[in-house]
Amino acid sequence: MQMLSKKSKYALRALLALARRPSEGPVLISELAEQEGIPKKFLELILLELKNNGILQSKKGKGGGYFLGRKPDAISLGEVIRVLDGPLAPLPCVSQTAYHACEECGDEATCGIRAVMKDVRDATSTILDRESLADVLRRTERLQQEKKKVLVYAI
Amino acid sequence: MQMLSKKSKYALRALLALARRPSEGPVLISELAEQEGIPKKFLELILLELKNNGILQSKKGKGGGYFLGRKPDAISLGEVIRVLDGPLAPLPCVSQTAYHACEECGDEATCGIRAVMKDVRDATSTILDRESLADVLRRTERLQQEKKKVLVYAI
DNA sequence: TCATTACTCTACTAATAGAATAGGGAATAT
DNA sequence: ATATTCCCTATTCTATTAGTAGAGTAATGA
Repeated sequence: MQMLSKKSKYALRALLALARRPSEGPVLISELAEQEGIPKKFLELILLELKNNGILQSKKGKGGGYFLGRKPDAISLGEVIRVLDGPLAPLPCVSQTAYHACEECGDEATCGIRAVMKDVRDATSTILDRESLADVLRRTERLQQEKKKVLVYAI
Repeated sequence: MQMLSKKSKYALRALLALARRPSEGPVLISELAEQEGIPKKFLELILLELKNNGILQSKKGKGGGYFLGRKPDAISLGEVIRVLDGPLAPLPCVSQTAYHACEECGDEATCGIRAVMKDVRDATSTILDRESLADVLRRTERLQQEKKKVLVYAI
């Protein structure tokens, strides 16, 4: 089951690239596409969708481009993934953002499968809604430092 | 992202139906299919795959059918879902059962996205590998009792 | 103003995966 | 022997994913 789509992965990479920049000035789609190895036209769709959902802002014309609509610590992975891939829940009947009853389910209130899947949903969204772009950058830094340490010890 | 396929859902329903029976005698595909509202031919494929992975056993000819290969408390939801839907991990690079490196990822060891997705994978598999068919049946019972209680209070 | 830059939007296509359906083959009990 | 029941491969249909194409709109700077 479950798989993060390329769309979401591309989106996260592009957003992290933006969050990593100190400048905050608009960045070209083509620049992001090249830097992150994402098909430009595909990235265009992705950034547009992120913009239409308030995660990004844009500026047209020369000197234009995309930039984050909020601070990196106010954009969670869960929000990004929901925009591009839909709900996090493994079953529609346990989704908070896109609830839909199961057709064949006799009684939702007593369905054991549903109860377990609800646990899965809660665990997943707890993690993804808590982790922001800023958190991910911090994680990356920490991992890089740990790696450096290991190298030093290895000398 | 992520969605339990109908295949897995059908499989779980069929397995739970088998686990619920006290008899333990072989049960016909057609009986399970009708009882659970699953297309018979589709269920055939599913049960076969479960059998080929040691979750079910079967007997051919008259009086034949399918039955659990192990006790209900020794069959976890995670195992069933992995057989039918593949790995639980949201990215191949964090899968324990079907690891595969990301192509575009520069350095896996320092990838922040990967680190978060690993947390998601761990949380998901912790739940699904812990919950057995027997657990799900117990959950269902508990939920039914709670519901009954609520009804009594409501009188 | 006007050319250029760069995002905006709709539509289209190819490839893959999901959800079945079809139909004969092989084993078993009577 | 034969009816029963699982076994297995192939095929079909549909939806989704991933990516492409191209015209359109808005902003900018000279």
